[in-house]
Amino acid sequence: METVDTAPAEEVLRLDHQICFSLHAAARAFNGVYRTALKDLGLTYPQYLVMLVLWEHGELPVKRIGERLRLDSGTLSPLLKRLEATGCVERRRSPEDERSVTVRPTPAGAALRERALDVPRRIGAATGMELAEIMELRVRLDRLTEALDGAGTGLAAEECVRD
Amino acid sequence: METVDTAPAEEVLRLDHQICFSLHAAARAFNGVYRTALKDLGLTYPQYLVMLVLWEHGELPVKRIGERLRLDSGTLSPLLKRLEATGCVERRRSPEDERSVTVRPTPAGAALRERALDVPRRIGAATGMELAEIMELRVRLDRLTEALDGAGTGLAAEECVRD
DNA sequence: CGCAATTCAGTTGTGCGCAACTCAATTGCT
DNA sequence: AGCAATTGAGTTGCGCACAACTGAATTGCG
Repeated sequence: METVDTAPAEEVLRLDHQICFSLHAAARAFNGVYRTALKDLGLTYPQYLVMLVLWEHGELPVKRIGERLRLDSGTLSPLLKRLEATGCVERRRSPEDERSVTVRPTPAGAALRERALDVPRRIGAATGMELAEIMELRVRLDRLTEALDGAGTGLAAEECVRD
Repeated sequence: METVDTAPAEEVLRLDHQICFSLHAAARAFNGVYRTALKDLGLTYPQYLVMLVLWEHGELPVKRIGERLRLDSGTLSPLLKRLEATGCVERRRSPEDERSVTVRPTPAGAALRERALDVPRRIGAATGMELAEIMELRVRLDRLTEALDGAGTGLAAEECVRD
C-alpha cells in the first residue's frame, strides 16, 4: 500500500508534511486560548487540568492524578505546591500509607468550579468546530496517543498488550 | 442545534470530554517518541523542527524561522545558541541589516540531514495510522490552529475576519 | 522476623514556551 | 537632516515536562 517511503527523499523531511508539527502547533494554540480564558481564575492550563480531576473525584492521591493526566511527580509536585500556595488545594500525608499524599480542593478551590463552568463553552466557540467534529477528532487523537505511548515505552516491536 | 451547553453542568467539565486534553496528551506522546528517535542525532524535537526548516531553505534569518514555526525570539534565541554550541548551525549578523541574524547549517548540520531521513518513517510507523488518515488529521489540526490563533489574539467576541 | 526490592513523593537539572522587557538598527515622518 | 516609532534579536523570569535521582514508607520473600 501507499506509505511514506514512496515519497522522494527531499519530500520526506518537509515541515508541512509532518503531522507532529501540526499537533505541536495546535497544542500551543490551545494553550494560548486557555491562558486567556483561565487568567481571571488564576489558573494555568495544567493547573486547570488538575482541578478538573479534583472537582470530579473530590480527593485523590498524587499518584492517581498523575495517572489520569499522564504526568509524573516531577511535574505534579511543584505544580501542586503552587496550587496549594494559591489556596486552591490542600495536601495531606495519608495516615494509612505515609508515602502517599492526598490532594483535595479547599473551599475556595471548590468554589472556583462554578466560575470554570463557562470555560469549555468559550473554548468550544474558539475552535470554530461543531461538537461532533470535535468529538471525532478527540477519538482519533486518543487512538494516536495510545499507539505512540505503546511505541515509545520500549514495546515498539511487540503490540501493546492489555494488562 | 446540538451544542455543548445542552450538557448538564456536571458533564461539561469532565476531563475526558475535553478535546484540549487529548491534544495535549497526543503532543506529549509525540514528543516522547521523537525524543528517542532523535537521541542519536543529538537533537531535541524543537531543534529538529528548526533543522527541518534550515535543511529546506538553506539559510534564514531568525525572524523567518520564527514565522515558519510560530516561535518568538524568546524561544528561538537560546535554542539557536544551543544548536550553535553543538556545531549544527552558524549565526551571522546580516551585513545589510545589522538587526537581523542569519542562521544556516554548518557542514555537520547539513550532514545530519542524511541521518534524519529515516525519522519520519519511524514516527509514521509509531503512529500506527495509514498515511491518508494522518494527512486528514493534519488538515483538521491546521484548521483548528488557525481558528484558535484567530480567537486567541483578542478577537474572542467578534468572528475571525479574514484580512 | 529481617532485610532487599518496590513504591511514592519530592528534588535537581535541562530544555521548551511565552510574556515582558532591553537595546541597537532601521524606517518613516516632518 | 533630525527625531520618534518600529523592527529584530536577545534577556529575564516563570511555569511546564521529563529524566535521573533521593529518601522515607511499605511490601514481600527467605
